[in-house]
Amino acid sequence: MKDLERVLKLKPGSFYAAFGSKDALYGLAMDRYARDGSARLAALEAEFGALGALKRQPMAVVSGAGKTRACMLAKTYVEMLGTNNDLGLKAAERLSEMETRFAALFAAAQENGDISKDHDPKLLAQRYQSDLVGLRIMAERADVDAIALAQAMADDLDRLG
Amino acid sequence: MKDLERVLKLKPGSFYAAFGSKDALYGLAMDRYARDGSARLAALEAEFGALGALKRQPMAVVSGAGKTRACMLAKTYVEMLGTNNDLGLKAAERLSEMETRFAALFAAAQENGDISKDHDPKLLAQRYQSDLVGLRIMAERADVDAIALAQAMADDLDRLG
DNA sequence: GCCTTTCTTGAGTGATCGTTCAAGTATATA
DNA sequence: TATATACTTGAACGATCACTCAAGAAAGGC
Repeated sequence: MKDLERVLKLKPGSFYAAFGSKDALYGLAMDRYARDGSARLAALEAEFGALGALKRQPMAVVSGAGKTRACMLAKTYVEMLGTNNDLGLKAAERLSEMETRFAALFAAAQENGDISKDHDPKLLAQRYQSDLVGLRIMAERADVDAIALAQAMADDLDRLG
Repeated sequence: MKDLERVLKLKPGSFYAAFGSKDALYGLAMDRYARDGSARLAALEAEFGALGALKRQPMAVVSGAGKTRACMLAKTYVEMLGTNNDLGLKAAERLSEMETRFAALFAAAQENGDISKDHDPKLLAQRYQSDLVGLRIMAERADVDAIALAQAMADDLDRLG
């Protein structure tokens, strides 16, 4: 809160008038985070197609300008495990929504003939999201070659052909 | 702390006499957690060989009796990002040690002829750990088929042959 | 049985947390 | 300009946090 007040230049009273609570603002931040991720994915799909978007996303996430690599949704979800905080539920919902988006991309890639229809798009999506969550956590470690991991992840998608 | 006092049946004074601080005990718990994981891996290797251990570990972790699936080391590491807490450093160290163990298993599997020597064991290990961390987080979600994910992860290891 | 030493107890400490609200200042309306 | 309305301010609140320590109980030595 101290940091927020400094950065937003809002004294406590104004902050609570504007956002209601710390958790409420955190929820808004998660919403924006999910929306931005979704938009980036859509942009990648428009330019490179469904499979292209899926292949580029890991590298985009890892080599991005931002300082934090760990997924905000996954981090929040894990942090709220064992508590009754609604932010945990919200994080889980956003993760599910992202998973649905991934599944749609996999299905589109199958329609395009880029991925075999033998695979279940939903399972592919969960595996993809799982790998992405892992990648983004590992990428925070200095002794991990996140670029190589992202590359390997992208390469593996071609094996689904 | 309140929970710890109840479970350990230790009043604050005794707790601090025994452990020094909350973080010190947490550190001990991480040590034990890492040791247990290492022991389980060694047992799997003794029974099923290097590749067998790597293949069985994901399922063992996901379908285990314990209630918590998320990796304590990864969870702690992520939670301490942006702080100066030593527990974050300790978690990172333990993660690196586990990675080294994975790398040794991959190298052994290569010696056994189960995995092609084209691959770099260190990179394989980082990717494996990354997938495992992701899997264990996803496994906390009710709407994720963790068993299927673990199975897919094990199956993929055969593709390295 | 007495004294020393070790362990146990739990009320209490200071710090920090998210949050409130009465008072003050600016802005809009008439 | 006078008054009503909206926004800003920051001291202070109760709760909770990790933690301390003087006082009391138990154990051990002789």
